[in-house]
Amino acid sequence: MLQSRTHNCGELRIANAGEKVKIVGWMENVREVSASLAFVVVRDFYGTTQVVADTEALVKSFREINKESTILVEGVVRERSSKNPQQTTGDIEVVPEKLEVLGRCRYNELPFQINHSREADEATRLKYRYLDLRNPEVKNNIILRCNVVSALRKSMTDHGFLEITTPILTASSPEGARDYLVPARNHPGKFYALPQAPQQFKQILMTSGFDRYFQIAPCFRDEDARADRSPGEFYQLDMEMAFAGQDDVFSVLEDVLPPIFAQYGIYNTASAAPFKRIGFNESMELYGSDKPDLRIGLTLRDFTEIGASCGFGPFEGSIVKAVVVPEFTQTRKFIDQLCTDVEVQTGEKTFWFRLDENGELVGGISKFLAEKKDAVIAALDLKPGCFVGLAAGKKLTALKTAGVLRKMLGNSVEGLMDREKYEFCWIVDFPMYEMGEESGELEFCHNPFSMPNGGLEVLNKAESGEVDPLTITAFQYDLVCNGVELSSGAVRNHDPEIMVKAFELVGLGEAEVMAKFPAMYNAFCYGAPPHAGIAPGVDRMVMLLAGEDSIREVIPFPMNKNAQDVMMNAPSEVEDKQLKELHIKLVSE
RNA sequence: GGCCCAGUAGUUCAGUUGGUUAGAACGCCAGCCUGUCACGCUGGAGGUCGACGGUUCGAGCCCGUUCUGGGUCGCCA
Repeated sequence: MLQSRTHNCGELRIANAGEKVKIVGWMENVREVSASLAFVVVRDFYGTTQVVADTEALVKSFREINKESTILVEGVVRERSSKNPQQTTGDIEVVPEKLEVLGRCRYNELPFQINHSREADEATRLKYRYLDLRNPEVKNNIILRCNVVSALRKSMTDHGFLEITTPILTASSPEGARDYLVPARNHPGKFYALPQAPQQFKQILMTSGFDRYFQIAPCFRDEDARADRSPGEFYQLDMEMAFAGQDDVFSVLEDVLPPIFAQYGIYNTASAAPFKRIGFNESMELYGSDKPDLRIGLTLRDFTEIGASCGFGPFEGSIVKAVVVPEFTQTRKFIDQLCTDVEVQTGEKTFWFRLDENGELVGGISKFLAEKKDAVIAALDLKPGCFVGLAAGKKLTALKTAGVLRKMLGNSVEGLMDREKYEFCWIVDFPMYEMGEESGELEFCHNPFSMPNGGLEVLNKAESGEVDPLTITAFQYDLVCNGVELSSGAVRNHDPEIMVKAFELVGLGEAEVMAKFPAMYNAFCYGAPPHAGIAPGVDRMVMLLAGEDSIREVIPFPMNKNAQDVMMNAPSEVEDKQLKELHIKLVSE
């Protein structure tokens, strides 16, 4: 039977030469140099070690073992006669005295080559995730995730926060995302729901007197996936503070995150406290996004006045926003690709023209602007060599489209961004209400439980018509880093009176508050502390730190886009008996 | 649910204007090779071109439908 290894595959050095050792691991590769000389690479979690087979019999033994089998090699460490300085174990090799196969790999051909698994088809990678994870490049992201989570825990604990777990089986919440439901066996017709976030529990903890709470919390939302959004489940660094406001929350995260980003990220600088604060409206005007990448040195310009009257059809009656890139040298092909890419992402057309080196308006829609050349140059402050990208539509559409244009230009044109850093910012002063596009009535913009800026007074004024409710802002904030929305948070509305008033403005009242959030509302009626919190997404943070574009690269066992686990075959059908116990009858379509 | 892109050997891809027996690299198998480390050299096996239908003398290529995967919009308080 196997006795423990004496060393792992990453630790043997020249100083170990002469020692008798026992190593175990996966047989990664065999390089046969002759019938009586071969080099075998053994890999474990820690690294790789070279084993040398220098007799015909040994070469034959290794030959009979399929790659990726697990083996045990007992032997003597020897200095290599030709060293490899690129490997930490490159000075030595193990000369085997005993070889044992511990776990045979039955297949001589794998679904993909381990060290190239990242190039393989994603569906195949996910199906054989256990092989994919053998690839050090894949595995290292998971290790990074462990280290980051561990560092976050330590820092939060050091800041006086208690980690408290909250229920996974809980009640369905009527608003927000679609719930995952779990049928209750002992309560026919009733369901538990998996929490979309521990939101209500953490606020209730505040009313119970816990001063500083956090949790690496699993959250479940039955919504469609994106490259940066895992379907089904994800993790948040969920936190809440009692007797605290926006600045208190900001200063905790400004203290916790930058050192962790600088230590574990691919870039080793992160913005220092305090992070830049940008109002929601200002962010939309300047960057065309509520999650701006501040590393990109471009801001949007307004071009409505000239655009709307220049005779170019798509601009008539529209708001027009411009992105100006100085000293632009890209080709026409690049510009066409850019416009196509923006349209794919936004569904909106984009337009362009240039001011060439001779000071002439050329390309794109320039002929519509020729008559107003001087006004165009003045309005956009153009210099020869400038490229101007344009987006038009209703105000929000024009801003968002121009925002995508800005981001793509920043990412693809050399010299427009200082990429090698983490640039945080807070987006603050989100509107409390918005006009529903379908209903045409006033609705909550984000969650209804943020504290309105101005409290009861401003809500009363809105009710009496003194204040336009659309101008009321909430103590609601987002944390953004390099164009990625890491987190949403808020100062909560802990006052039942203000809460009811906030609901009354959208045509609801105490009955609805109590019906939708009974536990939290009742708890607030017994003396609640003012409190505030936030919940940065762990997966998103690790993605940024690892420099990955797909969230699946930082999740150990990710689901595919359609919320299926193709390795475990989930979701799957269940036995009739199980359904019967749960009082469920399947209806065929 | 809408839109965009992709699907050819185990893997990653190429495949010209529709025209003979569909190619390459890596991997796999066999042989050679005594210091490799992305070992090298020689040879070999391996294909329902996602599926179905259509156009055509002839389809990997053109058209239609459909399936699968990814991206995106909707959605994600």
